Amino acid sequence: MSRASDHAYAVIRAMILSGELPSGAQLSEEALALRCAVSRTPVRDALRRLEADLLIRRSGSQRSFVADWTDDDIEDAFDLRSMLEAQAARRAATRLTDQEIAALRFHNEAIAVAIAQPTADVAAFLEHNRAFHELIVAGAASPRLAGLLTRLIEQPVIWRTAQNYGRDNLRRSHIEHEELLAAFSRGDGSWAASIMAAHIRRAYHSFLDAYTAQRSHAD
Amino acid sequence: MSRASDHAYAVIRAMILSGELPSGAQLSEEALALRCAVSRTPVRDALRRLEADLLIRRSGSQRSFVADWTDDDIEDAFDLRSMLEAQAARRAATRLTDQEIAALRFHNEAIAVAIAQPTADVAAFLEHNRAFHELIVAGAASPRLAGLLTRLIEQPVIWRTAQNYGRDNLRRSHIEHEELLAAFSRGDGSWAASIMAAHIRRAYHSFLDAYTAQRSHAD
DNA sequence: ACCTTTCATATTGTATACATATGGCTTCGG
DNA sequence: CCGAAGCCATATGTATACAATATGAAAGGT
Repeated sequence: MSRASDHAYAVIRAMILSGELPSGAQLSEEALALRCAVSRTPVRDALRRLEADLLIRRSGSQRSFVADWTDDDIEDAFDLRSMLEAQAARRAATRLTDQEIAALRFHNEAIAVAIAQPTADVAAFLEHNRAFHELIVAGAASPRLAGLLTRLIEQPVIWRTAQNYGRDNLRRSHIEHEELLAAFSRGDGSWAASIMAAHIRRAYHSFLDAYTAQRSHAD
Repeated sequence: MSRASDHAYAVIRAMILSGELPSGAQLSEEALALRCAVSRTPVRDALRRLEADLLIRRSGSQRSFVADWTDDDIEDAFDLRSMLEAQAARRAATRLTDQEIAALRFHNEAIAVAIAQPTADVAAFLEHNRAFHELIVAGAASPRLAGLLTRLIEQPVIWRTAQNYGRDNLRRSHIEHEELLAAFSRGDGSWAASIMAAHIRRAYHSFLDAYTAQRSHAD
């Protein structure tokens, strides 16, 4: 297995998601190799994977840059995610086992606990939210759908902005998840798809609010 | 730019699409390097890209195999393609310029010509059909959507089976393309999306017919 | 006879050295 | 002073050698 390559992938990915490597920054293979304490070969490997993940873009002359997301790009990504996750929910509704639904319920209860903390535990919310959505995608039993979605979900801009979500938004997510659980219990794919589409669309607007607030605050 | 890497990518891809490398075949980096007259380094690069294209899968111990498609995989891929191309058509309907619509018309007329040949010119049909769909995806002006779709369209099984399509199926495609053009002319996204979804679904069943016939013939 | 363990071989992962191309800077000419 | 052209520095592409790891076969024990 690729020890060094995986390490480089994880390190570079974390640097991008955390913002240590800002949007648009040029990446030097050699510098990254030093940073990861490996040679350029596994770094190149990692860069290729990150490019497939859309976290990196390459210029015409093959130089690598951290992907920069315009507002249009973000809307585009949410549009697709809404459509694809709705489809995942539709398929999952008739495929999820009782155990899997119970697991979904567990994560949503953990979300409720995270929200109820005196100062909302956003990290815990995000983690259980991620697990919740991941279980649904897995339950859709479509490897290709899952593959496409993983490229759209974890984007640095979105991830970082999530820290600024207000408690109302978190609570709404929890409620919408409850509705999804109801749809899953009934095995109603259309219902699940509709709720999921709305869920992601609302999340998009929540994101936009937090994002614009964050940007204007930065000025 | 990567001369050797691109060469290796093109050669290996062609070998997979043509069936020279059959489904499930194990790929040796060294053997491919010899075949492409380059070193293993660019071959490894090409394999990573082909893996992202879903043309290659890797076993747990990182060995590469030509992707093998089960019937479920094929249905899964068509499901997704139907949804994504319908979305592309919806977006394209309000974005296509008159010149682009004219270009679409040109390709569909070329398709009509290809079908009208004494022995239907399937190669020409496929080429103009590809161009037709590609223009629509480009017209959708969604880089991410385009990226996701390119991974689903050109699959070896589907490509090879297309040779066996009957003239009726080709004619139906031409007619459905005409309907798409009508929807585009009116800028009616819902119409375009509906037709496109049906178009791909019908193509799926046409594929299934040709595929099962091909398989039973092989027995 | 079958299972387990071990070793040989083949294949992939990593490092380094070298080739090549791009981008920027300097310099020369207008 | 501006623009263009050529050179130099730097980054990426490629080749090769070496290391690590997995696979399969063979041998030995139960």
